[in-house]
Amino acid sequence: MSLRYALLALLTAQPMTGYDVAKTFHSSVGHVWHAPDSQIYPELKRMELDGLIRGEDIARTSRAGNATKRLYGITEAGVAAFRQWMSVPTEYSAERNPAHLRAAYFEWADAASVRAQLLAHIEHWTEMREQWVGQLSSFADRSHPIFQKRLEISPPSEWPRITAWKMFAYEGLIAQADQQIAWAKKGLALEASLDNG
Amino acid sequence: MSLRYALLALLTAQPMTGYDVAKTFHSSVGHVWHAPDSQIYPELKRMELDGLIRGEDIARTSRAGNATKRLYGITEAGVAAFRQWMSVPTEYSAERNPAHLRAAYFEWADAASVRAQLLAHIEHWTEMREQWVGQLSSFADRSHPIFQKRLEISPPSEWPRITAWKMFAYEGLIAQADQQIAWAKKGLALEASLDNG
DNA sequence: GAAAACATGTAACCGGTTACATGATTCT
DNA sequence: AGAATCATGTAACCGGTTACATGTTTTC
Repeated sequence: MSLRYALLALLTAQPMTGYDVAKTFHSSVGHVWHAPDSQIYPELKRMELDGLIRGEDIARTSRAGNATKRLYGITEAGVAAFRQWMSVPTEYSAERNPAHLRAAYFEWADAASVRAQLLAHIEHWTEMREQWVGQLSSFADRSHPIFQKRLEISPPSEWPRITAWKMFAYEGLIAQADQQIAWAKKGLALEASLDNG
Repeated sequence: MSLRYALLALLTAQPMTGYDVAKTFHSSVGHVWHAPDSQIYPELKRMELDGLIRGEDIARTSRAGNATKRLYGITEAGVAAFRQWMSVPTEYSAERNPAHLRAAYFEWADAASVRAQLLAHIEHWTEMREQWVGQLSSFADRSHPIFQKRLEISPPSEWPRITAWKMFAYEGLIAQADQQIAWAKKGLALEASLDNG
């Protein structure tokens, strides 16, 4: 159910068409809560039915053609629902960790597989880390369009608060990635010692 | 699809009834890959149909009564499938992180809610940490029944390998919990500074 | 004229969640 | 006799995944 609120979060910055929601989603909230386009479009429809957002058909082209696109804006009910969601405690889902599951039984894999898995783990978390670092620096240098827009529509007195939490969230994700990378490196060392020692 | 392999992992130690699988699951692999009983029983049936495990009806009671229970043992095909799975690279699912999603928008929550969320985060990961530490010490002092059984059926030359990977996996989870707790504590400090400073 | 980007989905499937259902055996 | 624990599920639902479908407008 978080997708709905991730979308609301995005739409608190500015009204957008479904296409723009999807696109900016992938380069903002999507780094924390992934969703494919095929989930975003239907969810927007449902959110409109539930009154959280309001859709308006607007012309898709400047001159000829009669195609339209739908511009979604958050409603007061949507803002209220988002605020409400922000104040209720997070539900933690039960642990389900494929990498650690495998690692616990690495004695069943040969040395090459173990190394490959650990290297893939490092690669995966390095990529994640890069994405998050990229987000973080685009907050810092104000090159992040949605974040920029968010600041523009907020009173300057709120800027430190908005910025601080955003950085806090992404720094946490980066620390998480660092920890995963460090763990996998320890695993590579362990593999080497089991192999030779 | 990992549940299937988590169950196979468990059954490499010894044959068990569905009930025992479910019970020991919750106090072993279940700490890395959670599943409710309602998922375990049907999956065992499917695994038997697929020839990964073999089920045998045995008497449930020593004397009177004619009730039976089903004892499942891993087959050669099951062992092969498990080994195969251990050698293919892990698939990483896209990031979906409810706590960090919220944190990125904490400016929408009041101070009390923020504090409550962060404290709940600390509580959650402290509980997880305790579970994992418990597992780890039960490997160390040989009080973990499944782990003990696993060593018994393995040649002593394999014991260091088996033990080392198990500890590696759980130490990684503990480090993860520590990192989450540290992050939330930084959040509490940040909240205080935004509030007063 | 073709390719890229805009724009919006549907359908089938699958794994996981939640709630409920039922009966047998053993222990006190 | 009643409680605990053994023993095994079913059914409805729901969110997410994967693959596919289709047409328009803009840009080169």
